[in-house]
Amino acid sequence: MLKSIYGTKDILPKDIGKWNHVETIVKNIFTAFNYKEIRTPLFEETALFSRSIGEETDIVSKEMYTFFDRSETSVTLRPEMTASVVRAFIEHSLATQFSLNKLFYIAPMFRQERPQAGRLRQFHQFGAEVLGSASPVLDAEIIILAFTILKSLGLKDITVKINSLGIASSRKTYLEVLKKYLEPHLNELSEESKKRFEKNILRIFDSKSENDILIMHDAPKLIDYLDEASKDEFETVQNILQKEHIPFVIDSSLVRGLDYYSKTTFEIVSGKVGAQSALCGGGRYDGLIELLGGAPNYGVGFAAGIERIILALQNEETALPEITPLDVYVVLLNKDLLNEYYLFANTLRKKHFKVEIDYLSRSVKAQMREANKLQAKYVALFGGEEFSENKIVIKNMTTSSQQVVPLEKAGEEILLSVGG
RNA sequence: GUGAGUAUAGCUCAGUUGGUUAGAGCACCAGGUUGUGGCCCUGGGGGUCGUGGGUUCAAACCCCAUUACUCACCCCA
Repeated sequence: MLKSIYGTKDILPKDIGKWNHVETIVKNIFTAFNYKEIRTPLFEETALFSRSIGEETDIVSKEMYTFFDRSETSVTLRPEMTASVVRAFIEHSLATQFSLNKLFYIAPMFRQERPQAGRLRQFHQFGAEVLGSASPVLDAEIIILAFTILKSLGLKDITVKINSLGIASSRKTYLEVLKKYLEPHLNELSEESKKRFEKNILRIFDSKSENDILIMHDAPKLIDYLDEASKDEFETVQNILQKEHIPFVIDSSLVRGLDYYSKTTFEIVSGKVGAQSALCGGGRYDGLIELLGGAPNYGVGFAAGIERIILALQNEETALPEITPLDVYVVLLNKDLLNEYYLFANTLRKKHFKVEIDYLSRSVKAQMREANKLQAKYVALFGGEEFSENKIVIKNMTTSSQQVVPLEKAGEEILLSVGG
């Protein structure tokens, strides 16, 4: 049997209601904040991602779907959206049309990781990128947006974690300090962390080894080494979040795995999705536009994983829409009138009722059962003896009462009864 | 890439020390009289027990291999 590719999943009709629900809320909230939707190609030149995300990162070094197309160009299925949005921003000179661009997207991403709960190889993110301003107000707005969306979806068990990485030069100073602190402990660290000491020392903060955590507990904190500007801006962000009643914790160990982040970073985690608890993450990336060949400019954004959010909602037992009920199910009583039956149902559809009919030539009883299963509010029984007088039976499925009405008035009658 | 676990109908699972035509619930289909649902009742379709070897008179059950999936590490949304 042919199956979907490992780590990919079909979203079946029974689940599509959840997705539409999420997407509707996402769009509504972004629209309220005047963010404009952007769509970019699923794949890009490989260099775009390796340059922006960072050659040494896990994403680039071992998780990308990279291949050569027929013209020997190295292309990659996008593992995240920021690089693509920034590329489009530069390519189309969006900065010259609006000095500030507030953009959002809802789109599939691809990373060849080992699948597990809340982690797929093709997964979906919604997110935002704000290009053109250094204002910490926007750092706060990004967090507010993400939090508001998750709350509006009904999530309760979520925590906002924030941190500031400062600018490159202050971070460099700090890294030296951290290195000095860790050197004497090097032998006590876990094997993983020893590797990180060389490769990406900040990641040692993420270690789950108890002993590592103990050692890192007393380590110097990045926050204490921030440059003045970053410190002030971080204060502003916190201040706004407090005034907006967004609960947050400062997590000095919050280090993002993509190279382009600077200053504010944040993450929102759920206690309900297993090991992959980060529903959403983001931060500021002021150097990225220049790095990708644009005029120096500012950027801040976030991305959220839709599969994880739906998982969290399910595990929190938040009610999600399943099936939307039918307005009218039309039952055919006389199989000789199939054409008239079909055309009649379409007249109702043209009046914007949600209508279903029987295509399988089933018994009246079976049709009624189907109507019930589809949660039809009304059943129209077409083609019985009333048909000779151009009439039809309309049955209200909740009250079980029914009446005979002229065919051409069926729509009005239903509308009347619905109370519309 | 590493580790652990699981593989029996569309779905959730039973299947007892290996022993005749492999089961249940849900779902699906038909019917319970002539033109009517939700409950209930009756009947039905559907599985080469992941795949390939092996042991045995006999294997869903034991052994080996293989594949797929799940969870976790890692990393991240």
